Amino acid sequence: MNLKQLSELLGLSQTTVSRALNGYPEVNEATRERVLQAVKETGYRPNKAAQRLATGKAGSIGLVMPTAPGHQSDVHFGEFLAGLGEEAVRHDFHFVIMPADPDDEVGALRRLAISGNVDAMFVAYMRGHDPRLAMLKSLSMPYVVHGRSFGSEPDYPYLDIDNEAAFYDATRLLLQLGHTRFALMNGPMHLDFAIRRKNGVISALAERGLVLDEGSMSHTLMTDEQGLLAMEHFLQLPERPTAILCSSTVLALGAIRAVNQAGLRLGEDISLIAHDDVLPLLKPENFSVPLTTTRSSLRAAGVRIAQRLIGTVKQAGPFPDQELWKTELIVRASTGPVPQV
Amino acid sequence: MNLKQLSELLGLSQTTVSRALNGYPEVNEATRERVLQAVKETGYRPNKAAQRLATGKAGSIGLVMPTAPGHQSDVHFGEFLAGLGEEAVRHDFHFVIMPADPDDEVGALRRLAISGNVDAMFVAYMRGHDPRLAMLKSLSMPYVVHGRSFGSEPDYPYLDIDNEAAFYDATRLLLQLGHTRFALMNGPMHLDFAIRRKNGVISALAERGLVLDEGSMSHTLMTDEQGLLAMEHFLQLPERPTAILCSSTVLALGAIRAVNQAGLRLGEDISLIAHDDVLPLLKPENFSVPLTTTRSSLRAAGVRIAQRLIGTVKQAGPFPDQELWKTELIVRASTGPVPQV
DNA sequence: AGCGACATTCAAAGCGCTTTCAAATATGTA
DNA sequence: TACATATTTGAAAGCGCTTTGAATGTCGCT
Repeated sequence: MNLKQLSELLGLSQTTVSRALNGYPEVNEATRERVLQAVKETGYRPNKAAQRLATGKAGSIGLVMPTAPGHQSDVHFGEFLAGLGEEAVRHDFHFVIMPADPDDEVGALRRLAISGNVDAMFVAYMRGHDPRLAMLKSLSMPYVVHGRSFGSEPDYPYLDIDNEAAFYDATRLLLQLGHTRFALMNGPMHLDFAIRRKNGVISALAERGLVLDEGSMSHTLMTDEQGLLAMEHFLQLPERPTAILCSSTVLALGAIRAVNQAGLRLGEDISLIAHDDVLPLLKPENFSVPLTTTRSSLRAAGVRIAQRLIGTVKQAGPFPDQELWKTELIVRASTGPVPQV
Repeated sequence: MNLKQLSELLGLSQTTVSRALNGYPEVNEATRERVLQAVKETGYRPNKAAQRLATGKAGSIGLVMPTAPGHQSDVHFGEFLAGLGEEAVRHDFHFVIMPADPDDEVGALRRLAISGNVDAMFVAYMRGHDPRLAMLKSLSMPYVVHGRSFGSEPDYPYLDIDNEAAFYDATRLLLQLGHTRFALMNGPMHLDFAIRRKNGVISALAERGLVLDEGSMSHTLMTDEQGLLAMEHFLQLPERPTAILCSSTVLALGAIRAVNQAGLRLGEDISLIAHDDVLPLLKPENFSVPLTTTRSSLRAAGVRIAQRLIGTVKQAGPFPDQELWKTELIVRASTGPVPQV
């Protein structure tokens, strides 16, 4: 069943039927009723490809999902996607996921844009000096960046959390508790958030004349396995750290296992603050020693980005171009005063 | 830049250019070279919507992602998606995700199919007597079901793991170790895999004249929080179980925390076998007491389903309609002989 | 030279929709 | 009653691609 058949059935022109369907004002209410009724009876649905071709709009937002045989799927990605989806479904948008080799994200992004399958795009996993920015700017397609790109002029639309402030504040809390030996378990070094979090820690320490040396920092994928390994390493340092900052609750999971295995008590021998993306999988309050965290919902970010993207496509704007969300510092039991030696 | 412009540039007809691009044999090799060269220089990319409209094929597979404000994102979903993506990227396919209210999956599926945006579909989270099957059959679009639907005639294309056998075998192992008091931590009751796993346990127990009563079964979302709660409940039963079967390593995570909190030793006071979907996030061998598991890679299933779907669309078939994968039973330290009382 | 066979190329007809521009009808006003 | 103004409807022209069916040019042979 297509428009032509439907309009013949109704004895109307395609024009009128199309207008009736798309809510144009110049069609008689009685006629519109008839059309809508017929749609119900026949189950007619407009062909999206044709609509797309005719209008240039597709009702979809695109994103690149890094993937490869060895590439690990990421919990954080799924959670963010859920947020995007929650908003998209309200507007009858869908998203097109272009899987891509992590080495070819720029290319994948371009292909996705040019494919004509999407009206707007979203990018994440930003790196320092990210080459995708130039590509996006050249594209004349709406986009929003999740995160920022350290070292690039911040003249692009983004939504980010204030990673530096989050880790600065967290570090200060630990300093106030008397800690002086710190370690940082971070995400992959090239990623923007990792750079900023590290800077936050370093500048808070610097205020007390402390430095964070290379050996007290780990940059790894954010899995529990890596968390375990990194913590085991820290625990064997001659000057064992008493304060740990951790970029994810997933990392913390492994880290805490290492702490327990070493017979140390979390919140007493070792204090730990983790960043909490509010993953339903892993709630910091349910850890055997509830975790002190810096919190910001990844899912909420997904919802907001979808809002901005869809709003822009529908020209329901304007939207702020750049948003920087504060995180919350929530104190639970995994932090305590520095132990007396 | 579109086909028309490109062909004018080359002094050829659109027909010839189109053929050159799509590998038709009747075009002069020299001409093809020229065309390909021009494509490189101009950066021309065919408009997918137009291709779709003309051919009816879109190079994409569709799936419905259940989502809602309260709906929890699922690690398992992301992992499966990674598998799909890994294969899709090899064939320049993308996927279209239709977010949908979990209550309206049938409708979402239909809308996705009719939208004309996808060539094939995939469905998961199958339930007993799943209403989506009838809808899919009526659709004349290729599809593959991940899992099966208990109670429905198995006359649809699926890929599933042998959940019943997996849990049957796991239960038998525990029986051989002398256990007689069992509990099952399962996924949501309406889901097919949960039904079959339960049946596997029940039939293995029945062979020894044992039964699994309602109080020794939990049906919950598969998060660590729920795992913790369920295990706490089991530990308070008058006849405390010594053998636990667990539908996910994520559930196991919480369960083990409860075991530790109760001061019990895993693999000695309590034996536990979990099903392992091979999530990179959570490796059973890295648990403080390595976990005995039934294993089957969710990601591999994603790859295989993408293969079948894409192959069918490209008519590169035929593919087996129904595949049932065996799981592996891997014994580690979380299982041991029943403790002497 | 003449003819069929083959290799290339092209014009034009869709695919199913939106939208411009024009036409037809209805309504109001002097 | 005549005419200007709304109100509704329609015909037809795209959107950018694929594909059918026809045309042209080449070759090898008789």
